[in-house]
Amino acid sequence: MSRASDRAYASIRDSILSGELAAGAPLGEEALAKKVGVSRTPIRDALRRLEADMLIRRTESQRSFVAEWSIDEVADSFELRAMVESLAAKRAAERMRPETLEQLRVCDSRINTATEEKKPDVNAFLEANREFHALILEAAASPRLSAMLTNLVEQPIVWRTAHHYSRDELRRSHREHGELLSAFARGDGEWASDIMSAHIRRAFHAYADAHSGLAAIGSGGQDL
Amino acid sequence: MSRASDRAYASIRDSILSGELAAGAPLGEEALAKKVGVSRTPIRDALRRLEADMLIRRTESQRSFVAEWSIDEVADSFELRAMVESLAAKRAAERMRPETLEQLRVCDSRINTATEEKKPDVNAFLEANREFHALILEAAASPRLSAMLTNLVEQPIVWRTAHHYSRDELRRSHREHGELLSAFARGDGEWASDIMSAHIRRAFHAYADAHSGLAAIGSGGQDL
DNA sequence: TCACCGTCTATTGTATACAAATCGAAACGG
DNA sequence: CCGTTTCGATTTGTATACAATAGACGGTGA
Repeated sequence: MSRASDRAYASIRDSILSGELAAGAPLGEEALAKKVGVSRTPIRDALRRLEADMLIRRTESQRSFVAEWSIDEVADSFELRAMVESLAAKRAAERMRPETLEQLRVCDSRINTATEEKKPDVNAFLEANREFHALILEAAASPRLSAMLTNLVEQPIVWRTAHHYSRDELRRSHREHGELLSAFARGDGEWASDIMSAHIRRAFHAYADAHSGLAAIGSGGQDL
Repeated sequence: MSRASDRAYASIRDSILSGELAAGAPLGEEALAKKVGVSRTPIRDALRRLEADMLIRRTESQRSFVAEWSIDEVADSFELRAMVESLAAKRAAERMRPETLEQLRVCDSRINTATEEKKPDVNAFLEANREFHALILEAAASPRLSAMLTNLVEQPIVWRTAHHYSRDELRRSHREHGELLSAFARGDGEWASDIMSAHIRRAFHAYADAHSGLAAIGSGGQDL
């Protein structure tokens, strides 16, 4: 991460995910270069990578902007994610090793702790949740699937403002994770797949309820 | 396509897909620059894009090589493709417009002509086949789905040596396309999805049969 | 002979200068 | 008043020079 282009990539990406750079904001190479403190060359490198991540869009004349998402595109994105992540769960269930299952249980208990504190610790919840899903993806053992899912998950929609959820919603998410663990322990791929699909679809509807009427996305929900 | 980086991208990509650059071959920037006739700057741009396409891999120290695929990775790839393309078929069936259906019928008849000639015209078949699938993808109306599927389809495995198929196999493919048309005409998404999934899975098994025992991929089959 | 280490070369990373193209605004004409 | 054109400012594209770094080769010592 010490190379300039990596720093540029991380810097711009963080700015987009955090909302510092709003959806639709123009991304001039010169301006970014000055901001990050490197020349335009590594900035151009970073922009290509961010384009592949679909975090930025380019006009026909190659000008870059922070990607904007219509509600339909967000819906598509969740639909694809439900499909891809449920396949990951199926494959994971079929390949689950005891060590991984144990790691998942540890995550699960961390999630439980975060949820049941006097005031739910949302940051701890999110971190453990992220790791839970990452472990499943790793257990699915498919590089392409990993690449696809990473692109689907790492969006401003998923990252921003995950703090709007009630304790009941956190608990429901936790309960679904528990069910996933059961499916994994039994190696039942279809069961795991169905739970995961429902898990993601519920997250989408929670998002849609919270943002109904919005034409473009400025903030979003987290898959809990 | 007149910019140097676009020419570089197209040139390197063609070399990989055609097999001129074998799987695992090293891709030095300087050498590519000389070959394409541009400087290293657009070459680096092109390599980033090809990396996003998963046509090349990079070592930790950023040296580039033509991607190699184990048989397991190829199987993964087909599994993902069956999933993604069957979703595309489902969405297309639910959104199908008469004009698109008509265009699909035209493709279908071109495929029929190519198949039933004295000596099957495989190139015409492949072009019409490609357009058939592209029309479905467009009708699915999901940019992300398009991006995912393009990455899955544009691989050496799918592109190279599609000339090994018998007339019977071409006919079977054509028959499946006909069934897809029926599903589209009736707007039956589940039917379309199931046919497409079977269509892709059959292509994989044809591939696996033809290349059984191969550890890494040098040539491949085409989804017929 | 083999392992280790330093140097040397080849390759990639970055900065900068300049060329080309595009966008916007002002001037012009209808 | 609106549309069009033209020109300047801004932005991206490319080439090149140089810096940094990884990999290869050969030498040295045990």
